[in-house]
Amino acid sequence: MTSRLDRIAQQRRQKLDRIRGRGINPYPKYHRGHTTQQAIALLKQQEASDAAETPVVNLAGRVMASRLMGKISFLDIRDGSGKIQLYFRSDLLGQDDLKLLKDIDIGDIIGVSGKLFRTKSGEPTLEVKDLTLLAKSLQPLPEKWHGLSDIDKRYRQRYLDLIANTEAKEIFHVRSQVITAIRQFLNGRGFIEVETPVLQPSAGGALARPFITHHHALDQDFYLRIAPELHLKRLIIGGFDKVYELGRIFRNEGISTKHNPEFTMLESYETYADYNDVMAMVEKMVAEISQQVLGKDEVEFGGNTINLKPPWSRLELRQAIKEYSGIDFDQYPDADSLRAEMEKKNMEVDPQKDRGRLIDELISTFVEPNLIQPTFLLDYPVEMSPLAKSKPDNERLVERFEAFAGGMEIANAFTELNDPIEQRQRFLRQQKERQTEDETVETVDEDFLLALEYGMPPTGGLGVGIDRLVMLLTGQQSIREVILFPQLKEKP
RNA sequence: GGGCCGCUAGCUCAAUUGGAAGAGCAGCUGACUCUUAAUCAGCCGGUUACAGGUUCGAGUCCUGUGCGGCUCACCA
Repeated sequence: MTSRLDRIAQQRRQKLDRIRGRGINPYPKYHRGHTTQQAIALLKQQEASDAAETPVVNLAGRVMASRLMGKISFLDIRDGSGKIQLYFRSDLLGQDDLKLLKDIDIGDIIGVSGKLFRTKSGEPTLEVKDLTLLAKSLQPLPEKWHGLSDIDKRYRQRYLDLIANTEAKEIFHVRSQVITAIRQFLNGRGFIEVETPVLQPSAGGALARPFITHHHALDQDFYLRIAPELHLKRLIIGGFDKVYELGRIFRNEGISTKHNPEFTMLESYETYADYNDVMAMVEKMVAEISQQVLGKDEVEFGGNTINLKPPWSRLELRQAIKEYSGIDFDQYPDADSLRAEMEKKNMEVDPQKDRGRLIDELISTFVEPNLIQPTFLLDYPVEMSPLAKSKPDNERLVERFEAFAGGMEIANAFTELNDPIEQRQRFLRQQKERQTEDETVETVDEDFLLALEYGMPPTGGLGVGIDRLVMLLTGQQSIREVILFPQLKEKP
C-alpha cells in the first residue's frame, strides 16, 4: 500500500533473511507438549503437591507482547487455550538462541521449552532454555491495547479481529458450544441428524429470492436452497420419526443487522407431534442451551434482561396485532379492506402486497419490536403459511407459531400440512397471488407433492435461526458479529 | 435501491473560523537481571479513501466515485 507498510514488512523480511542466513528454517515442523492452559494447571498441581521438581514443558504460540530489559526479557505468547509469560535470561540461552531472540517480533509463532515457575509478582512463567521459531510473521499486528476497531477491517480480515479482540473470539466459542448443545439436546430426544441438498432444481419451503447457479455437466440451472423443509418432509414420509438438519441456507435479499445472505438454520421434524409439542420443545431447548453454555437462563440484550426460563408467553397473533396496532385483521377478510385500514393508521402500504404480507407488515412494524421477553405468537392466517395445517375449528387460521425474543424472530414452526390435495391448492393459490409481481415465483414442486401423496404422518416442524439465537445469547446487536465471515462487497 | 453518517501513519485517535498534518502504540537505535499497557533517551513513519472543483491557501467547503456503518425499502 504505502511506503510505510512496505518499510515494516521489509524490516521483517530482512530479519527473515538473517535467520535463514544462519541456517535456520523459519517455518519448521514442531510438536508442542502442552497448551498454555495445561502448563498453568501443571504448575498449580506441582505447587499444591509440594513437589520439589519444577515441571519442564514445551509450549508454542504467537508472541503477543515483549518487554526487553537488557540481560533478561519477558515475552507473552498466546495459543488457543490462553496465554503465558516467557522469561528469557541471556545466561541461560545459547548464543544461537540469543541471536534468534533479537529477531523475534510480536506476531511471530514460536516454540519454547523450559521449566515453569512464578515470578515475584506471582505470574505463572516459563523460563526458556530452548527457543524455536515456528513461523515468522511479516505483517504488523493491530495495536495491543485498543485492539482492532475498524469494522470493515474486522470483517474482511477476521483473523486479525480474533487475534486482537478476545471478546470477538469468545463469541465464536459460544457459537460453537451452542451448536454442540443443540445437537446434544436433539440427539438426546431421539432425533437423527441428516443432510439434504443445497443445490435444488426448485427453491421451495419458503418464499425468498434464491441464488441461481448452473451445473455444467447436466446443463441445468440449480438454486441454492432457501430452506431444507421439503426434503426433510420427504424423509418423514420415508419413515424417519425425528429428523433435523443444521445447515446453511441462502436468500438473495437485502443485508441488514439481522440478515446475512447465507445463514445457519436448524430445522427439525417430529412425527405425531403438533405445534404445541414443538413450542414446549423450543422453550426447553433454548433455556437448556443457555444454562449449559452460559451457566444462566437470563441474558442481556439491547439494554434488557431477557429471561429464557420456560414457560414463555403465548399470545394469539390476532390479539397481539390488535393490542399493538389497534387493527383486528379478522374484520378485514381481504387485502383491499386491510390495506385501507392500515392506510388510516398513516402507514405507507405497498399496493402489491397480498393480505398475508400486509399482516406480516403489521407484525414487524407494531408487534415484533415489543416482544422483548420470549414470546410465542400463535395461529397465523392461512395465506401466510402455505405449508401449515389449518386449525380444526377455523379454516382461516393455521397451527403455526413464531418465537420472538429481544425484538427478533428466532423460530418459526407449525403443525405440518400433510393433505396432498390441500397442499396442491395452497401452492396454486400462492402462485396465482404472486404472479402479478416481478419476483420469481416458486413453481409447484411436483416431486414433493408426489411424495406427500404416499402419505406423511402428522408432524410438527420447526425452524430456528441459529445466528439470531447466538446474537441473543451473546448480546450482539448485529448478525455480522456472530458470523465469522459476513457478506461484504468486494473491494476494488 | 433511497436517506443520514464515516474514511487522517501498520493500529487507536487528534487537528479551533479554511491558515505550518500531530500524539500514543507498533517499528528502528541505545540504556536496563522480576517486567506484565515495563520504563528512559533519540529516530523513522502521511498522495488526509479516490477523482475533480472553489480558494491566495482545503484533512476541513462543493460535486462525483469507491468501501463501510446506521436506517428505510426488500425479506410470507
